[in-house]
Amino acid sequence: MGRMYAIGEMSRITGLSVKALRLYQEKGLLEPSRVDPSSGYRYYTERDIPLAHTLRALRDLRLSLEEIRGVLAELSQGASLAEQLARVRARLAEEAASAQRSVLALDTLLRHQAQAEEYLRAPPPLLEHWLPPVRVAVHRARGRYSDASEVFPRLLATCGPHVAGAPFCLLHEAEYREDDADLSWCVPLAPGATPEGVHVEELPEVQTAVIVHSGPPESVGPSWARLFAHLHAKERTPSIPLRETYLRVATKDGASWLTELALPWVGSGLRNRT
Amino acid sequence: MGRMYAIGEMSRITGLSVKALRLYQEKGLLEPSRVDPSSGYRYYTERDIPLAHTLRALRDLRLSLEEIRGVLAELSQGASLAEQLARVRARLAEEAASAQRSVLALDTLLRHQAQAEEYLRAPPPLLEHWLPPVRVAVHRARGRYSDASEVFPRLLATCGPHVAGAPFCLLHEAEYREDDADLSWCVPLAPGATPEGVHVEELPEVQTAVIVHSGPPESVGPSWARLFAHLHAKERTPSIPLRETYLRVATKDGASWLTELALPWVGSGLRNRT
DNA sequence: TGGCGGTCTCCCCCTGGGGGAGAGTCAAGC
DNA sequence: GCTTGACTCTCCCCCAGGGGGAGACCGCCA
Repeated sequence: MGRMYAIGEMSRITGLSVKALRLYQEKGLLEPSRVDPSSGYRYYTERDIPLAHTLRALRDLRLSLEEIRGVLAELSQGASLAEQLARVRARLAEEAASAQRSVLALDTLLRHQAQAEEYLRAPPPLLEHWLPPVRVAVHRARGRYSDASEVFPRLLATCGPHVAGAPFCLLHEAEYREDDADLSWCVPLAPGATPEGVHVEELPEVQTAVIVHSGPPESVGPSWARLFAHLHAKERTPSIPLRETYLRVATKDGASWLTELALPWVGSGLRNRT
Repeated sequence: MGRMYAIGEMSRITGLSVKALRLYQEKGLLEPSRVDPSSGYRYYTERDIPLAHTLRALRDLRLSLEEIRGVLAELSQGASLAEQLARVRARLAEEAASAQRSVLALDTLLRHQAQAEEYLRAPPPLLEHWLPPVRVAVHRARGRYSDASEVFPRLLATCGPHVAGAPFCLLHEAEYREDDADLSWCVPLAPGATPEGVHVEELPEVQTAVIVHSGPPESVGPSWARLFAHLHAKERTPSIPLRETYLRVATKDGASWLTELALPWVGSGLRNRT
């Protein structure tokens, strides 16, 4: 019988913490070679070291203690590890994929945030461009703009993870109405996503004049007026539906709202996407 | 003031469990619009729904509640989210990478296991081939083979995550010695890995006769004899060091040990790797 | 024999809730 | 108005994988 190691020394040898060693004993994964009955001191020998090292290696591979128990059981019987390890592999692969998906989603979010910051620092001038076609979950109703805080949450809750962009609102009449506007509440969907319990529609592309409005949504009036004046000056005919996209919503600081206003038009323009 | 939702209805609307809603209130993340002072019933309104939805979206992105708290605080002030989200992104990216590394390591392990199974089902015949050069952590000492259970764990513990293959043992004398053999205990290292506190050496490639021995390591004698007899029959001169690679170690079931025996030789062979 | 460092057990803490007990509440039907 | 069934309340224990620390022993060296 060789040298005996107390728990602290064993910890240094194996890289497992003292707490972990005690836990693994309690879980029946790694029993000390001897436990002094009077003092309760745990003593390990060289024979315990390979098992401890295996344990550490598996733990560092992110196996749960339960999975480790299974692997060790099969290992000590010389049985096949393939099935156990394949299960673990599947779990870890899913974990990695999930984290990776989150990273990608966060990147998208960060890009949108960065663009919003950019818009706040230097609001883009009035521009003309084609809005691309987009698949949306849509809820059409008569009502007022301030219903947004009621409608969008429902829509977002229904679409869940299929949401692929900032929500927007279509105004089907050009005249401003306080409380009986004909509105479509829209949420862009990821390609291929098919949420249930909601009407899905494909919006065609459309040529528009666009401006980004900075400030709370009650104050968009003058910005709309600029768009109408612009088209009028170019002898183009405004069309419907108007689109208000809520790029950034602030709850307390009124200054950092961002709304993209897009006014479609018909008339002299030949389609030209440059 | 619009409709009020009790906690169960709110749960259905937002997709957050009742338990979660209560927890988020306790953590100060989502306060119900009204709590009945006499009954303690929580009542939510439409105004609470967007926040709840944001909360759920962030949680589904794997943010911790603490991270969510930070994001919501900045969100409600319209402040920049970039820093917070970048931190979260870094954490998640590391998490994904770590899980991915584990998956790759498990794949390697599974391949080795599969090969070991293969060897157990159909032991490969005696083969001649070149062992490739390999970088190893090495500990040379006089002793006995059964010291393996003492020496390898130390070596593995020292090299930690740099280990890149099955450990093996070099025998620097061709004669069998019970308890005073001149041995090198070796652990292959990953390319570029530089573990501390251990001697690292590059072993040259060498031409060998190889056989895989199935059974406990005490029983390798006859297999070594086969290798020597094979070389003798071909009029080749056995050389040193002999290499015993421990492909698979079983603790209880003596039948599933696997040891690769490699005997280098010099003589008539021209180098030919075909 | 004293001292110092190591070790023991026991308890609470973290995350993000799940499960359930026992008691109180709301709304609808009769 | 009363009953009933569905909700909801608070409170407590549970999961993994340990970390931190309190108070009490233990082992070894001078």
